[in-house]
Amino acid sequence: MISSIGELISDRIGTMPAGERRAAQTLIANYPLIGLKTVAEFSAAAGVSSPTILRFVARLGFQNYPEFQSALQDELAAQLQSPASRTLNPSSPGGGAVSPMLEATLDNMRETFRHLSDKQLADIVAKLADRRGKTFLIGGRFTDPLARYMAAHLAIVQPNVFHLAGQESIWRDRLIDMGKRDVLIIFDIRRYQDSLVRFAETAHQRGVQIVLFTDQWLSPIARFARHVIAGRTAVPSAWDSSAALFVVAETLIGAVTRQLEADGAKRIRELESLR
Amino acid sequence: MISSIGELISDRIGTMPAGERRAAQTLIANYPLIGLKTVAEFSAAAGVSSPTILRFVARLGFQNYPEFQSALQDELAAQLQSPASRTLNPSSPGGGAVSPMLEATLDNMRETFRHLSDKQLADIVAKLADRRGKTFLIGGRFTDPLARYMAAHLAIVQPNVFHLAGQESIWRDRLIDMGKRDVLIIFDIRRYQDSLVRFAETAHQRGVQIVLFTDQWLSPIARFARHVIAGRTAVPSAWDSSAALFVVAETLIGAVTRQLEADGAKRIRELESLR
DNA sequence: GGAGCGCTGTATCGTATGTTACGTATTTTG
DNA sequence: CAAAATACGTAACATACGATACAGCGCTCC
Repeated sequence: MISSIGELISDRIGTMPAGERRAAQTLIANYPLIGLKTVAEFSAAAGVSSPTILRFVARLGFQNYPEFQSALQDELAAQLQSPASRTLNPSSPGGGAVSPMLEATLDNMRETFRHLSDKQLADIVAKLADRRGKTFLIGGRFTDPLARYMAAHLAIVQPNVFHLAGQESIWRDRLIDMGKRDVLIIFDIRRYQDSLVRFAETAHQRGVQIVLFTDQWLSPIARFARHVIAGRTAVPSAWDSSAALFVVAETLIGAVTRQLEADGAKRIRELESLR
Repeated sequence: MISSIGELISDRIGTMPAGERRAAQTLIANYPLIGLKTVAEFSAAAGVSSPTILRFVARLGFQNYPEFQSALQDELAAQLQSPASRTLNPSSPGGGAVSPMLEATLDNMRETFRHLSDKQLADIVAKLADRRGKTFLIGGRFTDPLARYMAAHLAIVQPNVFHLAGQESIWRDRLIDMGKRDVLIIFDIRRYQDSLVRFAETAHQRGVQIVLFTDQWLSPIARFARHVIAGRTAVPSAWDSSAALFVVAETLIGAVTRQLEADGAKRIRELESLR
């Protein structure tokens, strides 16, 4: 079976006329970036004319050049999302049904943090730690436990931390307490819940600063969010994984705690003495 | 010094207006492929208009959109040639406050799974999937969200899954429902809670099979447990990490679901048709 | 509460891009 | 060696893409 375009090319390169073969060779040599450029650039690099490039992609089975480029991009996307380890270690030690799940999860975490800058996290931490306002947390069907987990920790190191539980009508009533100085942390991954989106929109209209934990496809709530944390969720399972978001949450919890300690918060000292 | 575009974005994302920030977030979330598509596609993905995208790239210092795309392609080319240097955040490796936390968490997971045999997991899966009995889940102060998370998933693929919430007195009343055929999943890490230990002991006396998620120092509940999963929890933070246990929980959820599918469970088919 | 500023989207424009038609060159085959 | 078929490039075309002008709106700051 032919899976990649590169494979497809080397499979058919023998049957191609000279000009198209030059195109194929240039593409393989600079795979796949030349194919993402314009036809003119591609043709110049290969030393052939534009129509030759188009005939080349047509021979590969694509209807037109944009379709060919989309295929290359999809391939790249798959490659970038599952880092090299997967292709380099096809069968990692242990090999049971466990390992692929673990490997994918570890990849997800690395990838999630790779897309997360220190500065972004620092901004969120500053907002959570520095502020006099209140912090509200809420999650979706499967992610609400993450909101609970984070709330359980944050509520210890600072006052005015509230987890919004129960039915939608109950949250809405809490909106009355929320204002510009407050922060709303929302967890929402596919399939995104309408109720959460509506809630986020209303909170946003009230000036609440929203921190969104979502997946890489971004919940519609991203429209209203001041900060967006996009975690990878794909694993070889019937379910999506929230593990990467969980680790980000733990990282934030730790950073906020450290920040408050650094600020010499009286509360922390009081906590120590209570133990 | 700013070397990558991703870094450039996270550096300036704070100074951007809302619309352009949405553009920045979608680009970072799907870095960098969205940026290689057309302005129209990019704008649609970000939920803003085309000019906003163009203003966004202009703010990053590019003269026009093609120049921006070329820069992304150059960056991609460098990444593809040396897979080792795949660093979107050059600041994180070693440097920032983020990385040690992530590294420790990844180590914890590898270590946790290293001490976890496939057979042990398979036994637990078999017990959870094969049985006609009920499944109860409960957790401690910080781990109860993990119990909730697991319950939320298991309750979908099989009936008779109950999360025990609220106060101790409420759990005790549920003991009347538990018998030999039932399973009790308990999450308990330091500092172990007396109330959970007492509850586990009573349940054990009633013949309930206990699956314990705990840390490497083992909760006293391990005495009564049929299966013990010991996860690593140490991280450079004021708090312990439950991330490793979380991943084990997700692994179990996935395995149970797969097992039930393999068993041709009618419930799974019914679920599919309900969607 | 009003005036000014800045941000965003709609609509329009110019242009670069992919596409196609056609003529020439090159190879292949009887 | 001749004739036909295939391959290739030049040039004209149409589409769709990026760019821009402008108006509406919300926001902030007097």
